[in-house]
Amino acid sequence: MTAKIDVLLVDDHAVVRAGYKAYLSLSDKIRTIYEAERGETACQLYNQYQPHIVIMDLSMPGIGGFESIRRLINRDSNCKILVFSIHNELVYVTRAIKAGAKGYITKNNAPETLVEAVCRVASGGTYIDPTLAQQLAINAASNRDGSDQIKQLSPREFDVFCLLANGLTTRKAAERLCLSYKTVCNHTTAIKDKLGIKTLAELALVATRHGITDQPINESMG
Amino acid sequence: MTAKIDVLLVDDHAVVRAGYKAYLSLSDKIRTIYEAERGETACQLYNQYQPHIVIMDLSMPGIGGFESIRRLINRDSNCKILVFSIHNELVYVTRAIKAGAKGYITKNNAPETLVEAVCRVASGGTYIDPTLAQQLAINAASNRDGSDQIKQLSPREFDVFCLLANGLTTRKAAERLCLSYKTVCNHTTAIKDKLGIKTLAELALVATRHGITDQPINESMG
DNA sequence: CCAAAATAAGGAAATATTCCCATGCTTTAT
DNA sequence: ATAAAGCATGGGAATATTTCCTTATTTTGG
Repeated sequence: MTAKIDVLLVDDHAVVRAGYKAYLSLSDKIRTIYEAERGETACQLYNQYQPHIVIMDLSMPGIGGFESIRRLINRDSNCKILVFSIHNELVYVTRAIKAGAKGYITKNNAPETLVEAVCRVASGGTYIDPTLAQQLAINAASNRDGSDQIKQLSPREFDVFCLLANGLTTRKAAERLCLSYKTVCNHTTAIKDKLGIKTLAELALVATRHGITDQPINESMG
Repeated sequence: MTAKIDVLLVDDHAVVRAGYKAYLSLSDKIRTIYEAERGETACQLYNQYQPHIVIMDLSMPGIGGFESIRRLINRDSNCKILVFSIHNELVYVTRAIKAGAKGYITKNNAPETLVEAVCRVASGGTYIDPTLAQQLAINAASNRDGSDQIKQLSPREFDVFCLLANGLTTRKAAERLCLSYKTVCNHTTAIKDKLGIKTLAELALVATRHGITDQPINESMG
């Protein structure tokens, strides 16, 4: 593939977008860079500009990363999506791939890796963060992906799960996902049932154990 | 103090107790070692045998460590309690001291430290894990004890907080603390209010951030 | 000793959750 | 191809939980 690549960059932080944009622009493999600050906009812009590849952050307000991927794939099953996220937990990778992403790299990779990944995915290939790919391979062999219980959740349930785990109320979660409050209630019940838990606190604990919550426990005590 | 010390050992794990007992018995400073597997029993045995010191684990079923300390102190304000816990978070130390404990050491200390601490506390002194004492001193000076928000909670609220954070339902928490369900509800409301949170999931997150939940995130992914 | 804060709990009203149901849509086996 | 299964979505009614207000005792700090 020698043709230049058009990119749609989806990330809710304007500064962050600006940074990546600046960096990506340096590459002579990349031509235009469109930007979207949330999933809904991304879908629109994708239709409008038909970029060769979508670089997508996962944690975003609005419908969020996963649902965004699903919607894009729904519109164009050939849509090439590269997830570019801070999360290096396997659950995220599997979820993203399952949703239809063609690549997954974490933000602590070397910058060149991003370009490399973009090229690969844009040319119809895939690119999974080598470290994560390793782990996934091992776990796949042993039939675990580090999310034994969580694996049981349906895609939509997982969305709800993530939001609740991070402290959103049922109502807020419904707003975020553009769903009826009742639907989220029902999903929540199903989630609790599948995970064998009773309270939201337990839900948060399970999520934290899988590295799904935003606030890990890194803060030094000083 | 040359007289031999009688010890009441409170820990819910029989094996663990056996271990400490065996170890403590080696010291010629220590005479009799009584055992209790929970706070309620500890109170009884304390009255019965009047040991010189109580070595207390914090995480126990039943009324739990903190409430046990309070009850013992209530019966005998001179009661000498040495907390011997896995938790090396400052919140625990401050809470335990506030409840009336005279000493606090963590289980990752050298064995000799335990005997040393027992002697000190038994002879009317105090013994706080040096590392934790250091941190506490620093934080006291800067008026933080690593639990900015949590500090606002009343002792009882903190008890409820810990249980809920670890996934107990309001009902179970009430049972544990031997309180009316309604009381726990009300405490919970107060806690949420003080911490400025809406859901139990948030509560769990705050707790996890302060190392208060049982399940940290250490499990390796292999 | 007094004021303030903490503890405990009941009742009524407001909210939230569960459970069951129905629908439409995919996916997947036979 | 057709049936079965699973998913996503939500309504309604019955429950359960939570809030808010109130009251009473106890503890505690000055």
